Amino acid sequence: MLAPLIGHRWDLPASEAIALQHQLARQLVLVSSDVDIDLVAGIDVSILGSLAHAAVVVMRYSDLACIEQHTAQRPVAYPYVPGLLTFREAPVVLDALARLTTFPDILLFDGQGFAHPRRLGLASHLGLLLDRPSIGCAKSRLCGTFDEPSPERGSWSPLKDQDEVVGAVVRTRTGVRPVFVSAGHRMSLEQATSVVLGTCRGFRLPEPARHAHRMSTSWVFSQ
DNA sequence: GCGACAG
DNA sequence: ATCTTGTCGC
Repeated sequence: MLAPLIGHRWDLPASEAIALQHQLARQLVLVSSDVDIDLVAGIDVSILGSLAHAAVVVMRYSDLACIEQHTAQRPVAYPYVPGLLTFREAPVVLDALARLTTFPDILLFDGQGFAHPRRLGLASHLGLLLDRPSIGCAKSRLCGTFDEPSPERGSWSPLKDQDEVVGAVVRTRTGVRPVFVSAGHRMSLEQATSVVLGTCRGFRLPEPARHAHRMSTSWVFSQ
């Protein structure tokens, strides 16, 4: 149901991976379509030893009811290198997404989208390969500078890198550390921020991402 | 040369 | 991400 239109290997040497990111980033579409949002999928990955575990949870945007959820496992074959996280997590994430029986309107990833040194974080890279609207919602900064947003829920400040706004630092809960939102693909920063705030229910992370995270880690605990 | 650095 | 208990604060 949800598989990449175009594929490429994930075991590229760093120099080739970086060149590919530069090339793919040119194809990003950073505007949203007018289609109503019905289903939002949250995706997260946990790693135990040498085994990666991905979880995807599809929720209805209107009431955040859980529509379906899936998991996938596979050995990790790529090291963690800041800026190349996609090459470590994409294989297992694609396995989990391939199991979906519904077609989510938006993919919400735990990580950066456009707010990346080469403008192609996990959310942008996979949104592009899958040709689906996507959002990056990270718990910490990878690149860019920002002013601390006000402490109230809903406040935000621009995340700038090299004189360009690459994302938004968003306070999803009053008095709690902000999250780093950025457009993935076929998405504007404004709608990305709107969807993140619109799917938060009293916690720092949006519900789809929070549930996917709970699923992937609860598995690790049971091993 | 010295820090910074999604998960 | 993961290793890991209690503890400070609202």
